Amino acid sequence: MTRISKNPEERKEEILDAAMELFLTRGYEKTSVSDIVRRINVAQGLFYYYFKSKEEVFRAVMERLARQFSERIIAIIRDDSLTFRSRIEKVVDTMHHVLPVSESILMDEIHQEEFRAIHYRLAFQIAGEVIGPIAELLATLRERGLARVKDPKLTASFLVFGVFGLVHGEDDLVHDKKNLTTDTLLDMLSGLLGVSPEVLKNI
Amino acid sequence: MTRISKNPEERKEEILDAAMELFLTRGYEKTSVSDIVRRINVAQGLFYYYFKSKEEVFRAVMERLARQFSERIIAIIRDDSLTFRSRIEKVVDTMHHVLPVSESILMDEIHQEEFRAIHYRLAFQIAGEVIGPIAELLATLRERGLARVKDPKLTASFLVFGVFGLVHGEDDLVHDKKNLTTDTLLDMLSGLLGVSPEVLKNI
DNA sequence: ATCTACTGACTGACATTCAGTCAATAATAA
DNA sequence: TTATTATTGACTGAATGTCAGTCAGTAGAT
Repeated sequence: MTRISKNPEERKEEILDAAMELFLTRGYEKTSVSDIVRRINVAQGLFYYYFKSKEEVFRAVMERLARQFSERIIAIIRDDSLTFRSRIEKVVDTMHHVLPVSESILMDEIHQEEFRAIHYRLAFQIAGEVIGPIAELLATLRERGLARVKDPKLTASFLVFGVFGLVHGEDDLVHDKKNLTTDTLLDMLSGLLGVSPEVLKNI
Repeated sequence: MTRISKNPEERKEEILDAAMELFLTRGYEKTSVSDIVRRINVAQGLFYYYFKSKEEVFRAVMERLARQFSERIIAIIRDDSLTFRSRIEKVVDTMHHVLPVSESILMDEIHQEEFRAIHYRLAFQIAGEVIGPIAELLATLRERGLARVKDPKLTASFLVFGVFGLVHGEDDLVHDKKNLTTDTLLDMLSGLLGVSPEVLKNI
């Protein structure tokens, strides 16, 4: 075989890309290391030159995905040109797209289970990364006299996980999803943040 | 080998017990089907007489664990001899013990990852199962004029996921865990439930 | 001439299958 | 009633195929 050497960073990225693509479509278990290397025409050994194990690429893929989403969400939260209301709207919308694959693909039960675990794992990680910026936002609102929050970090954590749960929880167990409008959400949050709903909907 | 036939229900339970024990101590990947059958001295084939796959036992184990916890939590929520405050206390305490194994065991990084996914998966499932009873409790409080909640089911979902997140989120990303006292929690919930903190702490 | 990215055949472990065995129970004949 | 045979279903364990991970060696760049 003719050999093609590449800049290690590119190569590693290439492997990561292939792995991500496959994990997201077929799932972790159904993706073999040889599937990954075949897709980019390199030998099996090369995979292990760049990654210690299949688990390790998986972790890298999860981190990349989590970073992508949390960066998007953080950008929305910090965008002062947006009202509070539309930030909520956009954030919830973005959250809906975490692992959309899991819904679009026909999967046997066994895979559903695996995707679910991955999904929740990701949701938790993203949630964690988003808490800081949310806490900042709450602190700002408090300074401006627009919210009464005792402990912004705590409230932010609670809020983030609460919303993530609403968005990602199983449809049957959680509230009716159709009820999850921005208005309903704001009504509930107004209590938590100590603002009247009217005010909250207009900042 | 001398054969010992058992009542199928017992046998299945026996396999489930062994699998649970092993999954919780070594993790899913590190537990082989032959480990499971060796532990109860039966042939490998018998495993597949009772379960379609390793994934299937795993799912059964998760369901069993989730049921155990959600039953305990639901009992606390419904125990009208307890104050609201002590119900919160006991529920949070119970939640802390979901998969305590993951903390007590020395695990290489690879396993941490696996346990984390399982952990979150479980947390979400338990959370989902607990929402109904919490919603009932909120509805009762509202009827008695003790809380102002627009949509009990929605608020319950939000509350449950919020608290689960606080308890199970990664220590570094979430608020300082030491701040998570019952009082702090009640202060925050008072807003969400539309009750003054003083009242909430005494019902 | 070294180094480093790269190859691909190989190994061992593991999930899953399957053809067959054994023991108990039911059905039938004595 | 007792002896004989058929049937069922729990159980066995060797065989199969797949796959993660290894390693001894090779090509090309510097």
